[in-house]
Amino acid sequence: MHLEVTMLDKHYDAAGVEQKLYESWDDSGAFSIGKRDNAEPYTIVIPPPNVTGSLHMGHALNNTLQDILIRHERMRGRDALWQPGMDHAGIATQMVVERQLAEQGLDRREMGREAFIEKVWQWKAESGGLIGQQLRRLGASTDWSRERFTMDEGLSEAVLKVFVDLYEEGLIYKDNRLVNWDPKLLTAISDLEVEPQEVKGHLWHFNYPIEGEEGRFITVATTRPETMLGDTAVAVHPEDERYKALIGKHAILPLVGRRIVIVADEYADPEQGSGAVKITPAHDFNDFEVGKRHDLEMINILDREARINENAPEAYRGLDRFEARERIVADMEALDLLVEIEEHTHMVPFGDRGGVPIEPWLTEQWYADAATLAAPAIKAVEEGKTKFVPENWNKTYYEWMRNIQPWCISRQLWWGHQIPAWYGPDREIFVAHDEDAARVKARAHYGKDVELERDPDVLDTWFSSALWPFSTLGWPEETPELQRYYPTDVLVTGFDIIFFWVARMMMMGLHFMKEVPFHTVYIHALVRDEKGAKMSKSKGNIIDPLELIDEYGTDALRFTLCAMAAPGRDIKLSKQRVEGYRNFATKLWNAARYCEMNGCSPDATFDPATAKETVNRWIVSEMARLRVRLDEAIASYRFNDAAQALYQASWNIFCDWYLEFTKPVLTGSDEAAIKETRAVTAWALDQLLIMMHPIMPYVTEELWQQLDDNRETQLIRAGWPEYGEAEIDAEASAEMDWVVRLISLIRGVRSEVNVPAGAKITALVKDGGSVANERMARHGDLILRLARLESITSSQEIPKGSAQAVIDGATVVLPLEGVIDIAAEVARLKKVVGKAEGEITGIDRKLSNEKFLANAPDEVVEEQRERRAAAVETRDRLKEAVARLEA
RNA sequence: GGGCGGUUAGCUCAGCUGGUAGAGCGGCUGGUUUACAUCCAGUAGGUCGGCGGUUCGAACCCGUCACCGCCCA
Repeated sequence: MHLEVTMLDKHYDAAGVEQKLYESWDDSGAFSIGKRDNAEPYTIVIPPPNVTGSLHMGHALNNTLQDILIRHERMRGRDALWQPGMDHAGIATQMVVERQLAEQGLDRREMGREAFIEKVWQWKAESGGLIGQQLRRLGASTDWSRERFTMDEGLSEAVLKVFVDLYEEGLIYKDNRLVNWDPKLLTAISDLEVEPQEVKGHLWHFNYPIEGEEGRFITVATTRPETMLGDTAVAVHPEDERYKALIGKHAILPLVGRRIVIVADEYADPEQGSGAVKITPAHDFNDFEVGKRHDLEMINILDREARINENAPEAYRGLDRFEARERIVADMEALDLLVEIEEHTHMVPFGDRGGVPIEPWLTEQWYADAATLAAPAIKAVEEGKTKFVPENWNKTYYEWMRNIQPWCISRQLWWGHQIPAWYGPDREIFVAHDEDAARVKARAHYGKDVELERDPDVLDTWFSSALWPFSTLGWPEETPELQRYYPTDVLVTGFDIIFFWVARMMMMGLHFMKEVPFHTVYIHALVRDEKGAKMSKSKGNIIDPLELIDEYGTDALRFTLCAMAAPGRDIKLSKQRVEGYRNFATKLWNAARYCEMNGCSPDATFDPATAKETVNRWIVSEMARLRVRLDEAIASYRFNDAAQALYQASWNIFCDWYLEFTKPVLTGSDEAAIKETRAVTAWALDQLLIMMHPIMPYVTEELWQQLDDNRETQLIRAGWPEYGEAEIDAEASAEMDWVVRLISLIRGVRSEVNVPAGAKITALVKDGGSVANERMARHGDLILRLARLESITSSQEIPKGSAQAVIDGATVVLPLEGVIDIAAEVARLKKVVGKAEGEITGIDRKLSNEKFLANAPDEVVEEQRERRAAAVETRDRLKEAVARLEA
């Protein structure tokens, strides 16, 4: 039997460890809630991805940030719940399944509603929820045991209760008005699901004959000739002199022959076209309003597929809206009523799912009284009960909420929550939890049992996701989880769904829970491609996060997203950046490998406060500084600052300086110092792993476990450090800072005077005083090593022809007679003198300004004085150095 | 038309309450320093979009103009 010593490999193998680690976390229950009874809860609900979805860069960013927050709070000892789940995504899912059926030659209408819905469930079981697996690859530490789906039993129960309650409160009602109708998907959609797109079209100018006045016309312009079949008026501006005489007269609608009135309405813009505008109240939102003002007839001329219907002259019936357009233009031209065709670019509303132009269409739909629900939601933000980060997003929120329109919540689809409304024979509505309850109500109404028919429509998908923060916790049951985890702490999302989702969660949360659903809404940026274009399938510029994960590892992607998540700006993602952070993971890996090779093993009992060596007290201080900076950054959602703090502390401090500083110690002979340094090195590395873990969970966990087989816990469960200002040793910091500057100074001079990198030279320090001399003595060996010196000694004598530099009033001398070019060295030094003098001049300008002395805070003035003194000292030393060379 | 954001090094971006303009990448020079070439050392490069104002002091605050982007109508 022998001890097997396994050393770390040379490179970190992300692909080889990620899955294993994820499973070990999940299997061991690290993501689960309720492990710490006394702990304060911390809750985030995931923005539920569509069940049809696959992970795109926006998800990657969104979920990385949530995971960072959750892991951070979990390590800080909170009972962290990250509630996962998916959205049934009504239209999107129905489309996917319908497309699949079409490939098999099947049609949902033929198979019937029940069979179709069964198919959808079957599809979900087989191929839905791919994104759940992808979130796992991202490292998302959600509590999967609590996964919910907006269509599952509990959430459907919540939807039923909300609908029934709101109906009974009069906040849900049926109404007959214009809706955005998608003639492809054959359903109403909400205002938010309409995407206006710029289209190059035409503006057709038509003459409408004036009734009883042969040869007199009024000219109207339209982008949609086909709608003229439904015209019931022409509007002109009341102040428009051209038309004043025509107001109240009638025009004869060509092709139809209808007598239509000419009305005065401010909607007509005298500057636009002819100033007269045709009014089609049943097919245009503005015209609808005009129609209501003037009590105009509303003639619906389109069927649900946007074909001309029986309300139009027979010649056009059955024509598609675009065919009808051509026919009408041709017919008007034949009648010599087409005046002009203008090229015209205008906005056309498209359905965001169906992709075809939507039609304003008159139908009966279910509406929620959004204005009433919005009032408390507006107030909650005004009162600061919910805060947007960055703050300016509350303007966007207010703007929309204060102008909110009734929310059309019914959809003519099959996949979704069917509306719990039943109709009696006379269309009397009975809204109830289920058919039995509806029957009871109907019996009470009619005095007998009648045939009831259920409303076939389903609810807008966002209706159920509006309940997400409490429905996922068990509502309407009064569960312990609901008690404990609601309200949630923070919602992390993109600005594109503030209206769709955030606003509606606020409304529903306040209405049903009487408390805001979250205290903070963190709005992150949009991820764009490296040229700044929005990623889209049609542009083909999608960067697949999974491909980046395959190539560089999950941690590299996560760190990149975190580092680029500065508030308020979009992220232009480039592979190069991810590669850079992959290198960072490798760097960390190799630092650990070095520690392992040098016997720096973690020792849980080691107390860093016992460190005596200056260099060790310094790195302890640096870790304390990092902890403070990092926690501040995360607490204020400055993820980029968090990433930067970690990157600098790990690479530019721990690796570049601390590990280099301690090499002479570890290879030296001072056993006590070696022992302490090993312990501190291992401790500092552990701190970095702990603090890095929320952002880079995999490489840190892997190292944590490999560095010590006997850890009591996985890193994911490790405690977060608490040290801070008290652990910062200012003296040690000043001393090591001086050493860093000295070494950098010597390296710079060597390079500038072309001393070969490998050449060992000597250095002298003049006028260093006791401080510099002591520091030199204490750190001589590492200065020699890092500055590549033969020796460094204190000396008042300076050999001729030496290179010189100044640090804190001491002159550093590199005797290089014959090696350096005296003239060049003089020039170099004079340049540095010039810089110092420039600084002095600048400071003098301030210090000689009485107003500055009078107004600036004392510490600012004092700081300027100190800086001046330092600059003067440096300049004087440098001048002496120049004089010596020129002597 | 209304609203929001942006313009800082060659590129991508930091810069939180006004008080010495920073990073990464790229460039250039040099490195077989026993963790790492996915590395190390050094170095160049900026009138912080223009103009005006407030202030002792402005990349930062105010006004205005220009250009770019997004949202709403």
